[in-house]
Amino acid sequence: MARRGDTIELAVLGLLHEGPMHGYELRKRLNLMLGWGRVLSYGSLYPALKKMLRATLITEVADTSTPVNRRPRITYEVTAAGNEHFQRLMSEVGPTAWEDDNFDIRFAFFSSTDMEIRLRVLEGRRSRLQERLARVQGELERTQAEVNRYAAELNRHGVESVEREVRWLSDLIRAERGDESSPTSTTPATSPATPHGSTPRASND
Amino acid sequence: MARRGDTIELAVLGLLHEGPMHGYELRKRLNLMLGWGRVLSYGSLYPALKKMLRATLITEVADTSTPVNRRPRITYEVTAAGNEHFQRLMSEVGPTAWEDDNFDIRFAFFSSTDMEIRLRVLEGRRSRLQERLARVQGELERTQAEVNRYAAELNRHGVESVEREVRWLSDLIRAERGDESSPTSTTPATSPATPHGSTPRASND
DNA sequence: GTTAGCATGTAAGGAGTTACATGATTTT
DNA sequence: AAAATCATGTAACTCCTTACATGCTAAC
Repeated sequence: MARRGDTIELAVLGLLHEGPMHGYELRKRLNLMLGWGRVLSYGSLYPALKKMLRATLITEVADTSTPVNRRPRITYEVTAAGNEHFQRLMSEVGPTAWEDDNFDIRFAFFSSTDMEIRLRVLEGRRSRLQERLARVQGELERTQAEVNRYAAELNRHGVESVEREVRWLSDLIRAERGDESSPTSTTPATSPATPHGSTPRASND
Repeated sequence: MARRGDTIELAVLGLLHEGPMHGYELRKRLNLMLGWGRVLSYGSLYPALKKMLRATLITEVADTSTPVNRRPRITYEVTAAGNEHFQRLMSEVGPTAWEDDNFDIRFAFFSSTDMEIRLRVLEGRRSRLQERLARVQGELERTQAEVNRYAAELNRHGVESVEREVRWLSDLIRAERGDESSPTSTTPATSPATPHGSTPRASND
């Protein structure tokens, strides 16, 4: 049930969870957040907002702080139904749930869910990556011999990158398990839950 | 002029450059080659082949080796015009040229172009990544302070990954420059042009 | 015998981009 | 004065995926 287009919805809901915002700002924050993938266009953001309004996941709120004479901005706020929907999307386990964009968005909003869901997402992503790793490496042994060196090098680099991400996820999972002190708080604690910083050098070389 | 959809075209042309193939096999090879991104569906491959036939970039060839009683397979071969188009796409410098998928495909078919183009592609990709790195890191200093730790961690990981790719590209560029012995040959030479294998530990930490 | 893989296609629909349309304000 | 940024939207179009349609063969 987690369709591809739910990613924008999740992102908007996640951002509004941190406070009301208008469209233009949502787009900026989102593009900064995704940064490495595609940039979101107005052509998809505004219609998405309209759709979410109709579904009463968000509401327009009176714009208190429009600087004098400015074009009146439309500020959005998340509703109770919206928050419910957000939590549902965060914990969804559908087939598209572990794709790059979808995972990144979820991860970025981890502060707005609880540990149970965080762990489920991290572990889901990890096992998905491991599956792919196994499948690709298996097929490499059968076909790669006849393939040119550049394709082989690309594969090698790809495998290495994914292995790195798996290690990263493992560290996060370990941290999440070892650290009970993170109830849904927005302000970060004194000691962050992320123990890495430099590579754990997981004797994989 | 390098539209998004040219990626399939480039990939098909590149594969057929290594010898004639039928649709089903093209899809398999491609999905193995991309592996980490989306998988290509028949719904986009076959129409693309039809389109390329009309544009005479490829031709159907008599299927010599259909195992007895098998459904007759339609085998495609690249034409002279197709090869020209392939080289043009490989050396293209348009705005979509440095995106993940597009770069991966180009890289995988490096054996089918000459060093000049290989260097252009590698350097183009690298400077694109460096631009993004600079932009993101600049914006981080301004905004990241107020952002939650998970978003921050995601960013840290993203930056680290991109930095790794930049180092990888730098190694490849160096290898490409230092090694003149790679004329368009399909069979790999005794000593491959890729000098890495383990990380160069580029004192960036 | 039934599932999985080989093999080629089409039609409908979803999701998002590009380009267009508009206009104020701030910076250079 | 021009260019960039703020700010919101719509319409057309592209590209791709999903699901359907068909049928044969090899493996379990």
